[in-house]
Amino acid sequence: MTKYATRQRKALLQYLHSHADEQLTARQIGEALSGEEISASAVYRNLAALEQAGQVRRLSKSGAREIFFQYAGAEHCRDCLHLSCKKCGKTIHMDADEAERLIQSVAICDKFKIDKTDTVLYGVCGECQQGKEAQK
Amino acid sequence: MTKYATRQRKALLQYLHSHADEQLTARQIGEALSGEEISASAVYRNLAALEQAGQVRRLSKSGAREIFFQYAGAEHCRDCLHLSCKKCGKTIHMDADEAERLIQSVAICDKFKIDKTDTVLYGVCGECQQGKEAQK
DNA sequence: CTAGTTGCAAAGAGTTTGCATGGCG
DNA sequence: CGCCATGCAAACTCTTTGCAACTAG
Repeated sequence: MTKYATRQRKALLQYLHSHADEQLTARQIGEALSGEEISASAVYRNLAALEQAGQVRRLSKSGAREIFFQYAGAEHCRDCLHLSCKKCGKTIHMDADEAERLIQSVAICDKFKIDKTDTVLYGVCGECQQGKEAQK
Repeated sequence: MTKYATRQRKALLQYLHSHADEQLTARQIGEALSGEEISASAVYRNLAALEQAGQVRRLSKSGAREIFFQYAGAEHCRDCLHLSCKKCGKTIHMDADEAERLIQSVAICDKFKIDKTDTVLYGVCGECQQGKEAQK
């Protein structure tokens, strides 16, 4: 599906890559790349293609009508599971071994094979638990 | 926020309750309740209120622009984690003890406190793994 | 009665699509 | 050069909101 490395596509990929710990809306991405002159259509079309290719994951957030996107194609991201803090928004990369253990355990108990790309565990990270900070 | 038990709200709650294993769009819910005469506004307003109250969870699906809703208020649903099969769409309720073990393990390794209501693990269920069926 | 809730219709967002143009390989 | 990808703008669909009417308690 993706054959040409256009200026816009390169800029989008680079941006997603360097913001892999954030969950972004299409609009945020478009605005961030406004210097690169990329149209909304191109953003949506490329995100859709990347999602199909398993490079990007689509998420929703409590109370938000918009859909969020997050890069999931990084080398070590394919082997681990991800935690997302509801307070500060940060993404935590679970250790690969720990993820594997967790997935194995669920596979045995429930005969269920977890997909690492699609799954995100929501909750509160250590810092936010202590500080009670960053309601943002 | 929710003070009166109106006809519409009761119908909505009953419907969500009896379809807790499905992830539904607002439109699907509205159509299902068309016999009950409920307006789209009421569906959205009630879903938003229920979400805030932690009774309903909001989800997105790969490739789908719409947002999906799922009832999460059932007694035993508050103590367990949920698995969602990407092929057949079915929801599997993880055993409460197993869920607790998993959550504890993540709490220790990553200092991260998982929220049972917000989290859904995606993957493929046992039946779909064997049968390779139900692309639906 | 009184305040919460609904319906309707219009407004607002976000997302998709057709088509001509432009650019990568 | 040929085909893929982009831009633009219109079309769509989903969701929210204002306001008057309705209704549960």
